[in-house]
Amino acid sequence: MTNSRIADIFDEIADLLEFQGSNPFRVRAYRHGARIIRDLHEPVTAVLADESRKLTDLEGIGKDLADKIRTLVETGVLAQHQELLAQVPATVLDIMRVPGLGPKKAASLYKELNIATLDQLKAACEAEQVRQLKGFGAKTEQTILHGISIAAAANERVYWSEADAVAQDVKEHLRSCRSVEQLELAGSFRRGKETVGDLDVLVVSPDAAEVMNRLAEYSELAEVIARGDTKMSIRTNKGLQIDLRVVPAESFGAALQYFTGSKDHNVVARGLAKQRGLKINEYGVYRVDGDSEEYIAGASEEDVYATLDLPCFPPELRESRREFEWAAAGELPELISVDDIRGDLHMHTTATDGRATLEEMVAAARQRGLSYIAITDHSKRVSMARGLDAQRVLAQWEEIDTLNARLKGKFIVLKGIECDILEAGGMDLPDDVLAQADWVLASVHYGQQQSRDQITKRILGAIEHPAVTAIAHPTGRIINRREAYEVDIAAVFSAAAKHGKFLELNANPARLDLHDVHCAAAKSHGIPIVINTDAHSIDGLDCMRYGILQARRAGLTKNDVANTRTWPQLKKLIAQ
DNA sequence: GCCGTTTTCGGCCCGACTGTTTTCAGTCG
Repeated sequence: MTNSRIADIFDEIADLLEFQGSNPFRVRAYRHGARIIRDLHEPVTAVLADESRKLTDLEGIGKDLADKIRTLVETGVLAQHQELLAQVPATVLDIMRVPGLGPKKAASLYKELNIATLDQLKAACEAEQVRQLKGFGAKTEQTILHGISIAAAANERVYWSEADAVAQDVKEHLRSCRSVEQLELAGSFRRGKETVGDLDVLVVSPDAAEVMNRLAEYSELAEVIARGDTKMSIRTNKGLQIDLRVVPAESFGAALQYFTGSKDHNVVARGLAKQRGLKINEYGVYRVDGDSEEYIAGASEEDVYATLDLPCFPPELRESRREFEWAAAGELPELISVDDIRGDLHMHTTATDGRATLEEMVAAARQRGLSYIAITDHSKRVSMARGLDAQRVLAQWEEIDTLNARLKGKFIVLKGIECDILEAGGMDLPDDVLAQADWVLASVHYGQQQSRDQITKRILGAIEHPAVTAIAHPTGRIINRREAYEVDIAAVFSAAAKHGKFLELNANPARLDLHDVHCAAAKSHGIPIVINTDAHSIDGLDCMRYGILQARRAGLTKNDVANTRTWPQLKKLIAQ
């Protein structure tokens, strides 16, 4: 039973309880517990196996949830979960996910009209039955029908990189508005999450109507979802929702803090405020004295956090993971930035499936201010990409030697390879060839459906191989498209730490593999992370910033990332 | 269901917008 599976079950219990109208704080406790378990640095089984530790030491896990986790680990099922599933058809959860419908309305539809599936809901709306219910009307029916039709498209969160393109576009569009004094993107976009559900745009302007009118003219606008005096929501042609808030200047920092979130981070911050007799909302920080409230801060985020004696957390850390603990200890990490990166250790050329030649990649990397790169084309197993066999890779390395001689140390090209870890285990190139490389990435591309045991063994084998320097995209996930393969990641961390091997944070916006929580766990094992673009073209080299965002979310500093070092320093680290 | 410098009960962040209401519940972020 993995952490992720336990978390899924808790989340589902929360959904089902919510549908039944349970105490909302109880629902929240399950959601909170789910997140704590999902974000945990290690498998819960490790905590359970350790006599000296208790699950209840985890904030948000009390006696009840701890018992349930233990039961799940020991038996694989939870009676409460089974009972809830027996009481509530799982398909009604789909109904709760239609925009505009929540647990109360979904329950009403189920109880009054026996609606349990989206198809039934659609039919009932079309038959104008839904409007008969108390609390529903003709408008609601329309909203539901519309919600069902866009549900599929709207449910998928977009890659951060895609959201960024829209964000810059909208920013540009609204900037032309004269009354806009300040403008900032907030939400999960600002926190650098790997996927973004909607964009939150925050504006200071004396004329909210003008700004909203301008947003209504956005060329990509598909529909206006809602519009009030200070808040407006639209949907773009591609289905991305954009929320605009217009606030006064004295509230900008409070609003930015509020709408950047995360929700969990804000709950903690508000709790701390309450302890001090303060109240934080999107308009500012207020001192509460009986019935009177006095504004004491809000123009900047720094001011808001200062009222709690807290530093202005980098947005990427605001997930209510460890940031408050770090701040209390005065140990907030100084996060890595893209300028810290000196080398890129994973990229392809026209020798395999890249679109630029060796020389072109070198020129592009130099232009981007790097001082070294590793050329890591595929090995022969990746036949679709015309992977390199021993002869071809040795020829490429000769070419690199010649190139390095010409570069006279002004820039260094490493002789690398992205060598496949074969389905049966073992490397795709002979040991004597791999031994001649400066940098060997080992990757799983095939046999991703194998058992956890098999895949873990393959990766551990690669880690133990003396020529291998790093494991590339260690879990194989493709965001929104492919789940990570089954791998005992804790075993990978232990082995990498033991053998002094690196783990990659692949900066491709669809991969971002390892993800933030795993990067943080790797750091706690003392494993150096390498952030690589896996570029298949010149433009691909620009993906570095996506990897940096993910690394920042993991709390990584310059020192935690191997390719912030010079090549001679890195070489020493490899030899250790 | 969790938690405790108001500590074993009684809180648990807070406000905008919509649609259905005549004063508010539900949803959302």
